[in-house]
Amino acid sequence: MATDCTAETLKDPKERQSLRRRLLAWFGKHKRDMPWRRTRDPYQIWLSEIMLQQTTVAMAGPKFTVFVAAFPTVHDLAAADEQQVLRMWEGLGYYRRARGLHAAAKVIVAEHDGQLPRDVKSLMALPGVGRYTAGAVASFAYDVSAPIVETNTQRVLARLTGYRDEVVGGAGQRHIWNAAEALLPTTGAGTYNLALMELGALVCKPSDPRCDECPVTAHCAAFAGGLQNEIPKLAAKVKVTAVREGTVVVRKSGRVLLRQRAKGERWEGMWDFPRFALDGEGPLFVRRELVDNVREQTGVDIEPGPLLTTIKHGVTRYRITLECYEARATGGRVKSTDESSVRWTPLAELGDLPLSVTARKIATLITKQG
DNA sequence: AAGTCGGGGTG
DNA sequence: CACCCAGACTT
Repeated sequence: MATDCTAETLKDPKERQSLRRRLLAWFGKHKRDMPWRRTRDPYQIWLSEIMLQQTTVAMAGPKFTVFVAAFPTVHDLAAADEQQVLRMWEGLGYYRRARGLHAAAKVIVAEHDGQLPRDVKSLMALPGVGRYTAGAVASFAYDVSAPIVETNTQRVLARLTGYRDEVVGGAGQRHIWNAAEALLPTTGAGTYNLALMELGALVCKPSDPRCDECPVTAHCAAFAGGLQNEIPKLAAKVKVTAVREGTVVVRKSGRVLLRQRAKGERWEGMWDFPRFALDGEGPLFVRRELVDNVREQTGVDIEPGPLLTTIKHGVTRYRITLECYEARATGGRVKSTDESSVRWTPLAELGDLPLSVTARKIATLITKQG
C-alpha cells in the first residue's frame, strides 16, 4: 500500500495536486541551466545520470560536455576502447561507473538496437543502473511515471512527510520510495521529478533549509513541527583512517615505470606509478621499503633518490599521505602478469593513459621539469 | 545491513 | 576539520 507510510497531509489527492502545482510554478522560475537539460537524447540523459552519481553538478558539467564530444552516440561509446573511456572519466572518481557505462553501452547496442530502454525493469538490468537512475532515465527522457529517490528528493520527502526515523535502511527506504510514488503525477513525471530534486538542491538544503523561500511549506510536516534541522536523521558517520603510502617515479632513458591497476584493486584498469603502503619511519627504513616494493610490483631494481613531493588526499574512508620519491633503475626487468601489466612509458605518452588524480599530478610535475 | 568505491567543494 | 554530493554493488 503506497500511502501507508505517507504523512496524513499527503493522503488527500487534492492536497497532493496542490503541492505539485506550487512546486512546478516554483521550478518554472528557478530551474538552473545544465548541459544535460538542453537535450532529450536518452543516451545523453543516461550518461549524465551515471556521471552525477555521488558527484556534484559543478564537477560533472565540464566532464559531460567533453565526454559527449568524444562519444556522441551510444554506438561510439560501445565501439570505444575501455582505456579511452577511463581516460575521459579521469578525475571524476568511482571509476567502476565508467566501466559499467561502457559495458552497458555494448548491451544497449547488442540487445536493444542502440536505444535506451523505456521501462524501469529493463533499465535496471543494465550495469550501473539502480532504481534511482532507472527512474531518472525513464521519467526525464521518456516521461514515464517512475519515481526517483536520491539525496535531494530523499531529504525533501522525509521532511514533507515528517519522517523522524533513520532514512537509510530497509524501513526508511520503503517509506521514502512509497512517498515518492504517492506524490508522482500520472503525466509530466519527468518535469515533476526534476522540480522536486531542484527544490532539494536550492531550497530544502541539508542544514538550515530556506523555508522562507519554499513553495510547499503549507504541505510540509517538518516545517509545521519546526523539525527541519532534525529531519532527515543523519546516518552514523564513518570513522576516517589515516594511511601513509609511498610511490616512486623510476626513470630510465626518458621513460618512466608504470603499472596498470589489477582487478579488485582500487583504480582498477588505470595506470599508476608503483605505489604501496609505507610503514617505516627512518630514511634508511623507507629506502628499503621503496626498493622491495618496486621490485615486488614491477620486477625492476632501483636506486632511490630524493623525495619529489608529498600529496595528501582522501579515498572514501581513508586519509592518505602519499610520499613521492624519485629513483633510477639499476637492473631487473619488467614483469607483467595476466592481472597487472608493467611498462616503461615515454613521458609524451602519459597524456594518453588513464591515471588516478595523484598519478596525474605527479605526471604533470615531472613533465614540466623535463 | 554494512563496506566499498574518488575527489573536490563548502562552512 | 566535518560534512556533503542526481548511488550501485558486493559481501
